[in-house]
Amino acid sequence: MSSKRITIQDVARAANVSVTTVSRFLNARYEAMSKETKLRIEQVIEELNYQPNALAQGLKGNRSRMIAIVVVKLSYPFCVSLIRALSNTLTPAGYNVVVCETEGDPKREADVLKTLLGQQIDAVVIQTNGDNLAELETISKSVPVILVDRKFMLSHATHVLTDNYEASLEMTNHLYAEGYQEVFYITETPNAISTRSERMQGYLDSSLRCHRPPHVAIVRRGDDTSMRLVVERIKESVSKGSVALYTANALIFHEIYPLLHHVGWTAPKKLGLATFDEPDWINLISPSLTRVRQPVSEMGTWIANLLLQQFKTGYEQPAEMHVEILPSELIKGESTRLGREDGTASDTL
Amino acid sequence: MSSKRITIQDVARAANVSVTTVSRFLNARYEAMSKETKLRIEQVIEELNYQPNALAQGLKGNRSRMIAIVVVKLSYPFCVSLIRALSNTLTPAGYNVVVCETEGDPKREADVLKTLLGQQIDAVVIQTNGDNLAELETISKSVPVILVDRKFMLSHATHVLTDNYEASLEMTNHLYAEGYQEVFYITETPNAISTRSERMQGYLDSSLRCHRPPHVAIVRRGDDTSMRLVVERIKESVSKGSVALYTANALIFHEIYPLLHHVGWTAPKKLGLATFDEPDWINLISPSLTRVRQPVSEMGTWIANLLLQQFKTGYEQPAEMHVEILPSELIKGESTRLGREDGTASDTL
DNA sequence: CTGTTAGCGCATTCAT
DNA sequence: ATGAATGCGCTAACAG
Repeated sequence: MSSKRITIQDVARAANVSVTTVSRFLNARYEAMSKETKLRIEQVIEELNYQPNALAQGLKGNRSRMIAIVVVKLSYPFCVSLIRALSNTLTPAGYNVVVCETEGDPKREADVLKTLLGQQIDAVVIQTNGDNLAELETISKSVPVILVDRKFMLSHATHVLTDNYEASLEMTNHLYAEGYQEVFYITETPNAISTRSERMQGYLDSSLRCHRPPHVAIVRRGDDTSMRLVVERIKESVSKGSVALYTANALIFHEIYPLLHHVGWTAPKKLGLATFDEPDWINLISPSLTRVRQPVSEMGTWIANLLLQQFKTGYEQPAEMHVEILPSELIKGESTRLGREDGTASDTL
Repeated sequence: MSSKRITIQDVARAANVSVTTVSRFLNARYEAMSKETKLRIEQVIEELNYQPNALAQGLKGNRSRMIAIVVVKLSYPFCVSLIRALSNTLTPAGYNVVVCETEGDPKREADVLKTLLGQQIDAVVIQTNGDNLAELETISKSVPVILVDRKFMLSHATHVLTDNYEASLEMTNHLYAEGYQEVFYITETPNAISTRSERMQGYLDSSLRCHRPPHVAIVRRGDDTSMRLVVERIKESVSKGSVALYTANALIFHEIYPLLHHVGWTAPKKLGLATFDEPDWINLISPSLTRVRQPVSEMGTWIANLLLQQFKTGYEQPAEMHVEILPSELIKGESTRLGREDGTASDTL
């Protein structure tokens, strides 16, 4: 409750010029003023430690210099990396990053979007659940909407994705090529989310091509029992050797790994281990884990640059959907180095 | 470039009332209007899908409904948890959370604060490096400033911390009590940051009281060599048995653990393992890791509630510093269960 | 119960 | 090279 904010008025007064001139200065239109006035204003601003009121600027210009990034869960490494990348290029450019979490709840997502609209955000980057496409469509009429990670049929918007299908296919191929007779794919309940379905399809197609029967195991995260069931299920195969376990994402891997450890299976001797995603705890796993590294920060940077570009040239709702696919990378670790040795030994089962 | 935003004017026109009445409606001053007008406005707003312009509201009321949370690094679990907790109570309350990263760089922090001031943010929650206290002091004159995690002598501000000293003392006591003859404390270069110095002091004081010589090892994160040196250094002690290794935070633990694993030491047989912090990958470590769990989300929630409170009653710069300490919790895992067995065996060294 | 009006701080014609 | 005046969308006196 004090020290009234200094406004452009104060600066104008102190510099003995009109607010217009100060405004010009703020917008770097130096051609339109004498060297001296420029200098004077510069000084005054420094002295008074003046900072233009972004709200007023925004109200006037119908923009807010705020960009919303809506993610499913902040605790997911994917989301954190994305936010970091966005923040790291947008903040220096003078934009603020507003973070929103939806927990995958359509209602929360709807609420968030509604609020955001009122906030006059300049762009929305969203990892959507797909239940508010109409709303997103509306938003995309006035500001850029970038769908990230998950693909949906939202025309007039930009999608930034990775090649989940190809990466998963390649991963599965690798596992078979390494000599694993059976590959178990551990996933959450298949649904319409593109990441989930594409990764699974990649696995299925690879199995088909390699003439191996697919083994899909469904688990629920946070449900220990469902994880244990999987371990039970693969027990017999493991005792026969040459089995690989491939989890659909790092979160699942994170939950099931301790159980594998607990029953004494170690990779790659007992079974091959692989996962989609590359979390930050990756190097705690030994032997080094075979995984698909998603280009998360690349995605963030790409998006940030696109936005800055669009802000510069002026945004227009795209005539059609644009899909940008950044490639994932298969990183082959020791955890799947079967080396074709006859997998018979079985001392810990 | 299209669909001009609908304003309060449009609503007023459509509902056949004045903007004032609509404004009253928006601010839930229903007592001041007839049931019918209220209903009519309600309908119109629904139909038009009207959303008040937060910028204009903010400009008027000199607030922005934005709260800045400035952290050192988004990738730190501490920061993520804090943000989540803040976001989860502030977002439903209609506040947006703006996230800023400083990377511990004083200049970046200064920049961020400067920008934020212009954004008219309603509050700043900051994990500061301590190099911009004057600026923070200034900010705290107009909006709440909450220092979190790290303690500094900033009068007129609220600090939310955990009891680093006590927790570290208790941890070290525990290690000695378990029977470890020597406890190595692994830390980054000691500095003025309270968290770092207090944790170390806790360790030192416990050692003193227990009449054990302190062993402080300095490492640099990201510097593999410095980590290896530590492993070298404790080798001899380990061969004699009953040594515990206690890392000052989870990031250090994260880096040194693979090395320990590599040389074949396993806890608690070979050496006791303990760390400050409880990261999300904790359950990947086996045996279960002894650690200090910081009340991070509690801190976030506490702060969020304080802020909401202050917004309601109207903020006044506090007359004096307020320090709120939320207790950490020592979680005793298997990794330090020495059980007083004579630590002689040495088969893997 | 309802409407008129004057700013909030800034950018922007349109003058000079 | 510089200013005066207008309005962005909203809230809050101040009338009625």
